[in-house]
Amino acid sequence: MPLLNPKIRHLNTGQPRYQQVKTLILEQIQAGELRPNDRVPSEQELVSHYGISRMTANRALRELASDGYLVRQAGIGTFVADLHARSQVMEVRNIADEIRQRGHLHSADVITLEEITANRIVSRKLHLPDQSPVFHSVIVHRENDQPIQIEDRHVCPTAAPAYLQQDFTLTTPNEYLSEIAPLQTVEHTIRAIIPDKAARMLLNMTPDEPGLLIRRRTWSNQKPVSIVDLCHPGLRYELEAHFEPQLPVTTE
Amino acid sequence: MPLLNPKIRHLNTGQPRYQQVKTLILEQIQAGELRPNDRVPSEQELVSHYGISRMTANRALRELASDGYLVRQAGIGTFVADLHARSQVMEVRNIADEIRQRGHLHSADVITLEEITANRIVSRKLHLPDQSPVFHSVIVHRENDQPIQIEDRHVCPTAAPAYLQQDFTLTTPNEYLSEIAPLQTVEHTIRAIIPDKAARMLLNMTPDEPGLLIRRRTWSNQKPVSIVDLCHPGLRYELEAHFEPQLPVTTE
DNA sequence: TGCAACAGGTTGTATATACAAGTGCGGAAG
DNA sequence: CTTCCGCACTTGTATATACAACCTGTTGCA
Repeated sequence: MPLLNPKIRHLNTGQPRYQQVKTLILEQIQAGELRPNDRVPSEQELVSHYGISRMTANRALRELASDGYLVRQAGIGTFVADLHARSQVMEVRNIADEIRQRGHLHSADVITLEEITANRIVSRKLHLPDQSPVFHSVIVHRENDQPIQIEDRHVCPTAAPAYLQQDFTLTTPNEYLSEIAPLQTVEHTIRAIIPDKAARMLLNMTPDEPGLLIRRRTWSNQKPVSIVDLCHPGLRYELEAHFEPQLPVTTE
Repeated sequence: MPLLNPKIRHLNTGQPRYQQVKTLILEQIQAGELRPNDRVPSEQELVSHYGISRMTANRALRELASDGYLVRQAGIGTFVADLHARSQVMEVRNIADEIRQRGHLHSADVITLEEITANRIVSRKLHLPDQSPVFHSVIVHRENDQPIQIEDRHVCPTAAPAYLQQDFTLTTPNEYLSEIAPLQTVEHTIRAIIPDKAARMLLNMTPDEPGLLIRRRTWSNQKPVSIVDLCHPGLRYELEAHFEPQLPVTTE
């Protein structure tokens, strides 16, 4: 059983210890080494193995349980949760794939690709200190040369240090980021807006046409990776989400 | 400042103390006494006021932050988060519950409740022959008497034969339908629109304000049950989706 | 045999303590 | 006046300790 990795007995990266324990367990779940209903080490076992205190082990397991990865039962133990309970699927669609799937040609103009200092909103959303350097890109996506989306993205530099060196006319930021920072969690906020003049110009929109703004924030390894505003002509875009509702939930 | 309730100095219900602190703060947020960006008592203040240990106060605030209700910043303090930033599972939310959860009053006006013959679009979406009879309802939902959503729904009669006999000022169609036809699958389509004059009147919108149209189709027992258009004032509404992508994909 | 009591493991909570790190302020030094 | 240092306050983490509640298997008694 790969419950406790004998090779790792000392936690020594810069991260908090409870976080390292979380990551170790999460990696085993995502690698399939720990399967649903498998038992994970008890708090005491983690204490003995890694030389941490029980409260630290407790916090790691408790938070993983709160995130839905584990199920805990007093007097029994801690187990890998059924992943089905969290199987809601709403794909983060790659606009390039989407366009190609329609048999059309995708192209992209890189308007901006730079390092800037984050303003308050961005830094907070990315969990960075104010005024931190972040990477910023603005890209216009075209379908058969018709502009259909403005992508305004801020990226956490630690998550993608080589972001500024990419050629985003060939690979979308989405593709690049999902390669180097496997997607873990996504949050979408959607609102209707009236685009400003610059955005209208880029998208060939008329002044009376509403736009759809999708703000998407992605996480990898428990940390925010990027926040992106996707602006679409409102009458031409559709976002679809398919998911299965949770099955009867027994906990709380 | 309603930060600390002087009437409550002893935590003594059967619940864990950290949970009681969480509830006290959450109640103030939901009651509107604590508004976004308001400061929340520091850990030390909670310690002195309630006679708990700092770790207990820490846990309460930390979990509320992890749930998205609070934002914490080392060296500064703890603040009520922007409601927008709250991460939630994208569920088929019941607007009535949602409003009540904010501590506000929900009411609904039934504008239309009738049987009509389905047009081409509706009949196709519901997998019915053209010109089939379907039930049709238009309902305006109000939050504290302020209209915030128009619900325009078409329902397949076989799935809900008694639909026309319901009193939808008491129970929302969503509640009723989910009771008699357990939800199986949902499809969302979102677009920005400029509402027509009738919709603008119902929602108190200005002519230059964009609207958000959410078209939701639900299935039960492999068959479409209803299709509903939800129209919101675009600048005032946000839809949030939080989900985890599939882990190692084994199914289909 | 049947049942009660107990022991030992598990999670859940609560506390006191400690140190690190981030922030803002004021006062001292230049 | 400006700069820098230190202090006070904040959150973040880590530990040791304690007790409660829950579950299981065993032991011992009737």
